[in-house]
Amino acid sequence: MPTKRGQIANELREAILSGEYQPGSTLPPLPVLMERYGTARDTVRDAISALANEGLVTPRRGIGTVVRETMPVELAYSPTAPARTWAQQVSSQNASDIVINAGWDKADADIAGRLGVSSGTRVLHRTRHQSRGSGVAQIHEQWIPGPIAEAIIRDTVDLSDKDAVVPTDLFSLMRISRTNPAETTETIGARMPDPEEREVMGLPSGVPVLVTKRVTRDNDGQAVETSTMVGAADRMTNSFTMALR
Amino acid sequence: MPTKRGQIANELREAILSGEYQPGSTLPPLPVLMERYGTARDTVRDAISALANEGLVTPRRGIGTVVRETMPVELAYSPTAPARTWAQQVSSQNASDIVINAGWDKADADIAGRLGVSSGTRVLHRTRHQSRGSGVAQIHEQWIPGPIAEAIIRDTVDLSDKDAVVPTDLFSLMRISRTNPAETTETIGARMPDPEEREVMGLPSGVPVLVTKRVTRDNDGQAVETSTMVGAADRMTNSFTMALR
DNA sequence: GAGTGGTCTAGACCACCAA
DNA sequence: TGGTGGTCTAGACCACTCT
Repeated sequence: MPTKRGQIANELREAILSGEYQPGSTLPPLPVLMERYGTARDTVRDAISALANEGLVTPRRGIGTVVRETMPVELAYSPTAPARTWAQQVSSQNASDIVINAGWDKADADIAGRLGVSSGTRVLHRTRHQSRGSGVAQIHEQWIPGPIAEAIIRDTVDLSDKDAVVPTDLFSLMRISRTNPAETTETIGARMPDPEEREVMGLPSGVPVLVTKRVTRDNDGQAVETSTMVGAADRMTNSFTMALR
Repeated sequence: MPTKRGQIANELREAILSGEYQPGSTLPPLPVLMERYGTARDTVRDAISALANEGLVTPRRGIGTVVRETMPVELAYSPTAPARTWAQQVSSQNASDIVINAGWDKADADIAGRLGVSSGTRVLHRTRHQSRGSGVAQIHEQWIPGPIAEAIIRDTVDLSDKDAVVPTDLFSLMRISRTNPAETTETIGARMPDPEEREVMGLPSGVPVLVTKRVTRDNDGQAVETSTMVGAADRMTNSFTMALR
């Protein structure tokens, strides 16, 4: 015997998916649904809350329960051939890639493990907010081993200055300073955002984040860079193309 | 001014993340939390419900509110060099890859677009449940253009029979029947599961699914296969390694 | 001002689990 | 059997948006 909230949620979900309620339009107001199903207010709200957590609707005070737009599937990252920056990839739209923070840091256990150095080793830590359109779509944190970062700063740009103008992508800068990124491994997972991530990216409920952990190595297998990227799953996808055999 | 439920959620979240409540243990029972915060039962439940939707806890009737185990980060898919089957990849554990359904179908608009054929074209449609340990970790749906599938069936195994024993991976079978998969593109996103997916994979609330859409092409750029894979994000990650430059 | 959803209460009964 | 969380009610008041 299903619960009332479950039945209400099922009927509304089916109506949404069948197109009876169009994206951008609103569901009937709570009082109407209470009347229709003969239930208390909280029961209807629980049903709608479930739909919100599935990413189907967004309730808005004073407006109504808005049916969410279908996910705007966008290509976002595709590392074949030369590395491209965020702005280059989403070039057609008004995209931005802002350095929020840059400076020297001590590697914690996770980062040290990825870079193959000991915990507490000096690393350059950069945090960027990558946006397209209005909101932040991805938070990019990057760590570079101290010696490699110092060589880049000596030969090219001061990456430890968050306001420094970086004329091209990091891998190009590395090559100028005699570091040769040769291979990159990305591991992609997903989870629900924490409150801070929801705040920064303006995520509605029911939207997970894609978490990408990357390690880039040179020809000797030495790690030259590692990144953690947290992206809003309603605004981006990751795409990879590779040869078989 | 934060809400009561928000404050309660914040305090409990912090306590969990700081290790005050260990994974596998339970939070204080509702009556205790009601007393501690001086609130009604539903207010505490709303707070806990939020934590559940973040993937931090799983309330269990008769047991308590269990702190979830930290995500068992596992490598799951890494297409470099020869294609490997699910079972080969997760070989060390008790993994399985069961064909739930196989048969001829008409391509809908999405699939037709991916395969570069017209809507309604005859395609072979296979659905698999890929598991490791107890639960289903990934649902794999695959579509193969009619002529290619027929060639495979003629030369090797009857893929339209869901109980047929497939001795090796699909790409090897293709090569035997003069189809040459050369390049594959995977696009990865994430969303919350629908009720059916939650049912099949036994997903607790707060766990998103990784959605991978793949198109494999031959040397002429002709699509020879397309797949949609829906995987439980608390049980798997996708990993890619590729050369730079 | 009228209508929307958001929060909170106090109390009831149900379903599940362990001892 | 006693304790756990799950569902539901009826009513109250608040915060926001539109006209």
